[in-house]
Amino acid sequence: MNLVPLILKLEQFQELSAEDKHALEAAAGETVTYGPKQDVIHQGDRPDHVHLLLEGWACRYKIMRNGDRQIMAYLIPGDLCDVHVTLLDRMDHSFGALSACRILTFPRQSLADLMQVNGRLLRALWWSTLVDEAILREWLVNVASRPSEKRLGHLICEMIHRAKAVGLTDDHSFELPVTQEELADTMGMTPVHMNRCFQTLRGQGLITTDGRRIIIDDLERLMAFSEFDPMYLHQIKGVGQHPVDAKQ
Amino acid sequence: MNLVPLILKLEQFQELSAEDKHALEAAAGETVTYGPKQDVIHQGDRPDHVHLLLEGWACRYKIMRNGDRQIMAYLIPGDLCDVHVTLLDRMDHSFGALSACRILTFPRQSLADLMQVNGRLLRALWWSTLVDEAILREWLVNVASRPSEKRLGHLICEMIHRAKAVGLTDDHSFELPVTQEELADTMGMTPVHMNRCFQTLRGQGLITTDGRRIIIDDLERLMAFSEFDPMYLHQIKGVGQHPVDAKQ
DNA sequence: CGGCTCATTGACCAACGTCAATGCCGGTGG
DNA sequence: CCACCGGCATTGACGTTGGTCAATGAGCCG
Repeated sequence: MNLVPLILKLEQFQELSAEDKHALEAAAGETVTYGPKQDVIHQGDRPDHVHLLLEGWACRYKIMRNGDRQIMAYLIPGDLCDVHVTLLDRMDHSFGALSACRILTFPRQSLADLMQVNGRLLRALWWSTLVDEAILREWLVNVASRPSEKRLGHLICEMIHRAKAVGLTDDHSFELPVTQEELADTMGMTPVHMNRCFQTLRGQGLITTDGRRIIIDDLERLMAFSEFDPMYLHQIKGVGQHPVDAKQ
Repeated sequence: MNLVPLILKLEQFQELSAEDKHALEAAAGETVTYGPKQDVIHQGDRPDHVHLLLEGWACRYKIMRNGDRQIMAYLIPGDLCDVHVTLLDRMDHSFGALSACRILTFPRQSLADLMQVNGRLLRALWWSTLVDEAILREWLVNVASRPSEKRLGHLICEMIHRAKAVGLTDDHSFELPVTQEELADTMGMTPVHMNRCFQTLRGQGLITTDGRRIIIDDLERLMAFSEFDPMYLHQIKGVGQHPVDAKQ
């Protein structure tokens, strides 16, 4: 059981006591493994576990009437996938693994009980859902009002920032374990056009790709091109300031 | 001071004790009035009040680099506009009045203190932000993956449901105090095209308009046309089940 | 080697954006 | 009471972004 990424994340908001951390650990259940493209929970479910992503990438999505899929969030290690279910009646969307994932489950009731008695943790978890909401707002802006190439650029900027904050980047590159089709389903475009966007960013000398790895050739310029301002991520520490980097 | 709409809303989630209600009332500050199109808070602010909308409509929005405005949420009576600021460092977006508004302010610190000691209220407020987040997810789906006429239809369905829940509808119609240009800024399209969408919905016999009033000619059919499923609103009581209606 | 999944390309098409004009309506000053 | 004005809705002609369809590669694996 490895709560470190979650704790690091929550402590961006508020210092947790040793007691808090133990309580979290005590509330945790089993660790489960999911293969790529495997679903974890479905729209309409009332799951009795809350899921914490330990390793790999996952996403929230909805399936539309016509079979289209709309991806609404990417989840990376340290992200809680569905705190919702501690308070809402049932899932209004599904979520599943993008790459192979290790997921830690918390029995819903243990977490709910814990939050009844520990206001600090309750506030910390609320804070993390507020950050998720801020990201969602920016995704709406992105899809609603930026042309397709900037849309892709913006998402890449976001993900390298978030990935860096949990130590998942390697200098100027990171692994984005997502197909162009999935990216297209994320940003409301077709796979064909997604591909054209990649060509443009490559052509502008902004990124290079190597399999699923994205290499940022010029982050400054990519951020300017994509109108990216990391404020909405509410990260206390900027890119490159994370303890994981400091260790090196 | 009128906390009724907020309390009604929170009690959809959890019964509040008389004590809870008094505590909320005690935390409240002044009531302020804003004219149409007037801003309440700006991106980057760290306001020292949390705002509760009592009367009128407001919206969250961001201004883009090129001057475009993206609206990210509509707020109606009973909605808290910015609980965020009790936990996040600063506003990552602005919000302002659409129509004339009456707004009740809570000093940030009083509300924060209240939540430190009252877990039930804390959970109730968290719940309400989770519902906001669910709405935001659906807006993303709407903009990213529905053609423009369904987009408009879907928004109208959402707003009549939400308006009905706070007693703001009149049989099959409601006041939508928003220009076509503002609707366009909401759904990532141009005012011209927004107008064409209205024509289509009218032409299909789905809605009629009378100034800012929207008359739903056939809700069933409008919902089907727009692929609207109210589940994401997490309303406990469906349209028409609200106490305000029951009184009649 | 054959079969899979995913990236890439090109030709063509439709949804939606742009530009610019016109009309409607309520408000206001003379 | 009437002329004028400003904000908004509406229209039409035309341009562009991104969608569609269908084919070709490129890499991976049994």
